Amino acid sequence: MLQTPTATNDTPADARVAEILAAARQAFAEKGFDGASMQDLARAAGMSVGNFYRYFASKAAIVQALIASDLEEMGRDFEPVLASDDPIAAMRQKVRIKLVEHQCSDKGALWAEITAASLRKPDIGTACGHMETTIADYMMQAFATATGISLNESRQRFGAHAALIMMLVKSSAMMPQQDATLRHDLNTLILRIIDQTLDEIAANGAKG
Amino acid sequence: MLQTPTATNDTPADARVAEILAAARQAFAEKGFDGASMQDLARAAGMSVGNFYRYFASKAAIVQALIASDLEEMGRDFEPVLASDDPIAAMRQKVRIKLVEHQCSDKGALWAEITAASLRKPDIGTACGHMETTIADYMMQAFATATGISLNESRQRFGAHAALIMMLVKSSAMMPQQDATLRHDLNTLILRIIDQTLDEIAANGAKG
DNA sequence: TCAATCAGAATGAACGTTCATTCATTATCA
DNA sequence: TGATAATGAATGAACGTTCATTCTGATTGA
Repeated sequence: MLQTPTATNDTPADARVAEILAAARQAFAEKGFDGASMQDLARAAGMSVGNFYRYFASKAAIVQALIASDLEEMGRDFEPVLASDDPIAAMRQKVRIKLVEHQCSDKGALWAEITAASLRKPDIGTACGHMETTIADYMMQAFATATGISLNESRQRFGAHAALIMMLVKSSAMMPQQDATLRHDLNTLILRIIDQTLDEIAANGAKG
Repeated sequence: MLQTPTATNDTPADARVAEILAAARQAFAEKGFDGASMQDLARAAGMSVGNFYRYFASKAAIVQALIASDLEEMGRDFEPVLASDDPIAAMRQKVRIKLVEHQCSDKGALWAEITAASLRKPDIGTACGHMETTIADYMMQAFATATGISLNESRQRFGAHAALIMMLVKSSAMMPQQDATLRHDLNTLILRIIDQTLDEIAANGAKG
């Protein structure tokens, strides 16, 4: 009965936690980590302040849980990519989906908040660092299996490529919604760069 | 005796304001807009809280002044680029300089803070929007003179290119300082993309 | 030359509010 | 009944902002 730990598990308590996290995510996106009070978070979750503390010991704990939940979601996203016959092709498609997905959600605002906080709060910086290395490792596993090189070699040769792709997806999500045609043109440019980067990996993998 | 308005003018009061802004910039970078109290800002500027309010009417006013000061700095940066014989070549070099400059400063932390705040505070969002369109316009002026097309045509055809370059420079500055070789490889990739983007503009300008 | 005058630079205590957190209490339900 | 879930008032600290007051150095008038 072992189960992979996910944000939304099957016990009622875990479902409640997931609900609270979703509400907190929106509240933080609207008001920021410091701007959203515990009253705000409790109200968003539809409960009293005191009860809120039964689920999260502090404000910082919610932020950490939020980051952990994002990391888990990423893991779930990469699962089919890594299992695919052509992991790089799968990544191309996944990136396309995520790019338009993030555009219409408040995830960009939250990531911007997390990015800013990670540069000044050591705890959050550590959590983000762990998240980024984990995601980068997913990508480099995909690159390794796609090109036939070892994971270590993939890490050494394509670490920057992975970081670049992450940077582009993140930055794209953090863009404010603006003029539609400009936004479309920019998306096209970003996708072209990501495709080129993946092309380079696919081409460079065998002969390196 | 007309003079261009700059952050640091020659009157003593303006110099004082510039000092305060520099101190506030550091304090905000360390603690965030909400995290840094007026006490913190006043202490950083070496004065009492009450006196601080003689220079800035509110916390929000300092943030606005900080953004305006960044915009002015950008204007000063672009002045030689736009006056150059080869504006695109000048931009290549300026980007290289800025990329390493931002890497060793706390400007990335502040930009991350501003980016996050711009997505939830309308005032800051407006100011940032104005800043981005102004900078984009500088770039598209450079593209217009470099390719011989009109400014309007430059805006229509290269708006996304300008946005992409801004995005890359900003994202690079907002990266945490990490493993040196990874950082170097990533910088190389980013520069290659920017160069390619500028190549495309230079090549595409004449025939379009 | 020296006191009187004065503008504005600077101070830090005080104000009302909001914050994160705690806790005594009540409801729920098995 | 007993354990768990939930409440919201209470607490003390910290917040942004205001303001009565002090300090400082230049200007004045004799």
